[in-house]
Amino acid sequence: MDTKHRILDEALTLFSEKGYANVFVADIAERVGIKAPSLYKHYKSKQAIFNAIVEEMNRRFSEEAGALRIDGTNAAADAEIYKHISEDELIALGNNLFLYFLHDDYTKRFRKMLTIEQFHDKKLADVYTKKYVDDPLSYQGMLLGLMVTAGVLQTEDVNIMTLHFYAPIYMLLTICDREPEREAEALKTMEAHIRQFNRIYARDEELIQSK
Amino acid sequence: MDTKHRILDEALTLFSEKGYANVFVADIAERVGIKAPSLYKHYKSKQAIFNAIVEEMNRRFSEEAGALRIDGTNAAADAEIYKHISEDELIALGNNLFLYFLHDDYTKRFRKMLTIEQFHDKKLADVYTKKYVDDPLSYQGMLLGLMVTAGVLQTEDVNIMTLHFYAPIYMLLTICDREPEREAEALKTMEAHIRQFNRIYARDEELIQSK
DNA sequence: ATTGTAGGCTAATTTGGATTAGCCGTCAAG
DNA sequence: CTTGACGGCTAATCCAAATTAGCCTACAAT
Repeated sequence: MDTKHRILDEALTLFSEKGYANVFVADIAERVGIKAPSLYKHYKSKQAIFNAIVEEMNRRFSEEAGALRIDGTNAAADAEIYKHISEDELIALGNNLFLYFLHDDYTKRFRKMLTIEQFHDKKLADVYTKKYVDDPLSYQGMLLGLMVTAGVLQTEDVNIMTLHFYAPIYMLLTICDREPEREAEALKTMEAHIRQFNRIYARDEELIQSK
Repeated sequence: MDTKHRILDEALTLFSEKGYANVFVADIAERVGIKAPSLYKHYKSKQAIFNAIVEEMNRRFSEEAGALRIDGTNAAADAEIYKHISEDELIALGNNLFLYFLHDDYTKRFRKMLTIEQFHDKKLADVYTKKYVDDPLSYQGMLLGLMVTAGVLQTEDVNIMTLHFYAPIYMLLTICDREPEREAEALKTMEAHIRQFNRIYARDEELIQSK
């Protein structure tokens, strides 16, 4: 009975590496440890496997909001901490987001699969943009907005500030998906990015005083 | 004789929309206006067509440096102008880069194809990163570096500044590839991004004076 | 005990799609 | 005017990969 789930798991791995069309049902079966025809006891077709993966992803999506927080465990409710956040905590926020997206096995495979398949189906394109663009921008925009309200950060346009925070992270992520050997370099760049982000957007007390 | 080239052109279009594995030789032939077997008078195999596309791209790559400049026609030699650049010119720089990447038909199709095929072949992954990450960062880093030297912009880390300039452009580009209907929105965001970039990194005379 | 169903296997079957064979018209070069 | 290579066509061929058929075992429920 667990086989049914293992099929999805192995199929996702293969789809994320080669793309749907280049994966053979027999490959999936082999990894699961059964023969190809036996797969059909669990799923009607290869396409049905793909669909099941997408459905499972939809179920998992709601669970992931936590990845965007500073320590990944606190509820978003205690937004209080964002009102007196330190640079190190901001780095932790970025690192957490980055490492979660990068290393969470399921997330990573699913993202790579979407990257490959995004142009085949408008729905997949929409999922991709929502999941890796709109949702992160929206959630982080909320957090950074809190910091602006609290006076920790300053800007005339929170949305663009959020773009400045997230776009480099996104770009580094796509680099690491493509070339995992650049991960260490990317992590360094990440930290330098956030430090400079903080320097740029932090309320500059000295400047304020001097005016 | 022109057929040979038209095959590459139509094949690239199809590969960029569906990915190599989902394109049939007969599809390519039909678009060219011939039958599938006739393709083999020009190319040994489907794979050979793909390879020829990649080779042609390599030839074209050197021509594209110009796209990264302000008006796309001046030689990089007159780097002088970057030493007293205005905000509008900076926006032109970003817009030019963005619109070239977005609309140049060949570039666009090739980029989409690479996006789909990047995980199939390490070489393609490397090409992608070089072309859409490292090269733009390097070239723009040079330009922005000039501006810093000239005192138009200020920063402690030109590379991160360049990342802050380019990463949002890159991200908007990938959005538009995926969802062309968001192009207008992306262009607005682009401009807001560059204005804020300029505001942030422009040498703040007032601040300098007041210290 | 019996039965039925879940899940596995081997051996077809089907099918789609790349490639090959072999023919034919055109046209430029001798 | 004839020949050969270029480029197109139709009709095979080939083959890999999805799917189906049909059988078998284990085991849970009645």
